[in-house]
Amino acid sequence: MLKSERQAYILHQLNIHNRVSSSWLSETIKVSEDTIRRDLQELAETGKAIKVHGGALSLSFSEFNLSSNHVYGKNEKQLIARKAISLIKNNMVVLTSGGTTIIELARSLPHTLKATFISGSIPAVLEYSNHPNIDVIAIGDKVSKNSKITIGADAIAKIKSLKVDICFLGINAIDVKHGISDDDWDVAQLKKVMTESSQKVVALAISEKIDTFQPISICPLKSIDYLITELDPGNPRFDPYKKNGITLI
Amino acid sequence: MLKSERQAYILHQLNIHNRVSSSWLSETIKVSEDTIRRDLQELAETGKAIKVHGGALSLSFSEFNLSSNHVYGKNEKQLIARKAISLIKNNMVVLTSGGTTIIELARSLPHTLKATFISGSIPAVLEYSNHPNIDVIAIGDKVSKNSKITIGADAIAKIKSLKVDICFLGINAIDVKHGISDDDWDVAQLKKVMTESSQKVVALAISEKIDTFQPISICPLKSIDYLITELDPGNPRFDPYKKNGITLI
DNA sequence: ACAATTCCTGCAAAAAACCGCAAAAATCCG
DNA sequence: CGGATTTTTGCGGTTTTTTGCAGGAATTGT
Repeated sequence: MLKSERQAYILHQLNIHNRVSSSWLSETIKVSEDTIRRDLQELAETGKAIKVHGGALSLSFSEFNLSSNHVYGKNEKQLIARKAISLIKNNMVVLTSGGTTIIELARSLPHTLKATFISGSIPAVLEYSNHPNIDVIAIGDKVSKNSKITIGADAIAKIKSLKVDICFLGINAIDVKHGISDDDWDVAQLKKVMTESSQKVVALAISEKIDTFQPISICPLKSIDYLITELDPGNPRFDPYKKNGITLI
Repeated sequence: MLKSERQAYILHQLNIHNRVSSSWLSETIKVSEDTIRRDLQELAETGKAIKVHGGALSLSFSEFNLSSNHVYGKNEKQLIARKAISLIKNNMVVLTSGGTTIIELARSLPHTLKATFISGSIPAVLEYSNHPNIDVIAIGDKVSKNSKITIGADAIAKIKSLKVDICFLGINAIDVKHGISDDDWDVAQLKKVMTESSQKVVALAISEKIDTFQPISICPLKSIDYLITELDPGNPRFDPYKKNGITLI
């Protein structure tokens, strides 16, 4: 097998699997590991692969790693925030959960928007209160260290007593079978009552969380009206969700 | 599984869940916990994650620290905060108002202190929640734009239902004739019920506010147990206050 | 205060990388 | 074609990296 042929094969495997190990390549192509190693070195020098201890990674793999953005997926979240804001009209009463996506939403609100925001997320409330035309209601209770939102019976009772126009949930997992799910019991309880206290429910998620699920169920798909990700709403991945009556944005 | 691949996976999980535990990762990836620990250590050293006992946290969650831009009279307020902290013992339940002096108090709390803090001040609650051993209760209601504290009937009712060990008030004006006074009606109402719901009341003020008064009265001198300023407690300015039974610190 | 986790340190085995060298293969050139 | 040169490849020995494990210290939760 020719050298260039071999390297082309390695690149091909990289594109398929996003990763290769030297030992596996050596076995498969039946050349010594030293040869593979030299190949990988060349591919790395010409910028066609990323060499790591034990093998190599595809270039697309490092895009996430080297993103100097301190907040993971910040651009994606800002895009999601902009889409979400298009749903908010003047004089609406809005209920929101916590999470970094919601914080991004809070920061991106136009200064002209006049609305009432209700939340138990301390950082979100702080952001909302920086907007001059927005009335902010904080939901009180014990503050969870992990999520910085208020959790407990008081918070749940308060949310139950509401019936707001629209509710934005930053979610951790959603799939067709289980609906929205989470891994924190307290947070899940809160989100559950939030969906019940809103006319419209909007789920915000970066695309990585689509088609994943977690142990604690929050609500089925049919409780959700809108799903917002950073992807194009026409993406075929969303077809099963659309069939369940969800509007993609 | 390659080492760098594994670390990328950890980061991925971290960015989805905002936190991961070493034991869970060890089970999921099927490597020893020591390996996970070393991975987390490397990720922490390169600033891609925050290592904590038992696992790691996403960077985005540490972004909630407020920029401590220049606060007027910061050194004085730090001194006041240190004096105030000497009054807090383990397992106490503490009620605090808002204001920059209280924020300074919140930042200066020792990490070993174990106590419950209750407040309607959003920035203060956020600071409290960064302390691992402190339980935080947020008081909910409408958030005042000026002071970033919750005001209204709900907040007042909630405070009235309490009887805490000690209450710290950041105050705007105090003199012998009028006691503590303020210029914001809502804030004054809150502080008034706070004094009534506490066994001990501590007033925090930089010395400029001593012997001044404002339109809305909060409580007379006799409702106050301690007065803390940046000055020496033996200062003769304080003699009239001491005569009213207040302990200077 | 006590039991259970988790962390750290040193160590040893396995895996991978590196280095130099030499044989084999390909290329070049008169 | 023949010989010199370059490239490629594999191999042995050494160094570095990675990983798991055992113990004792530190931390956490109850």
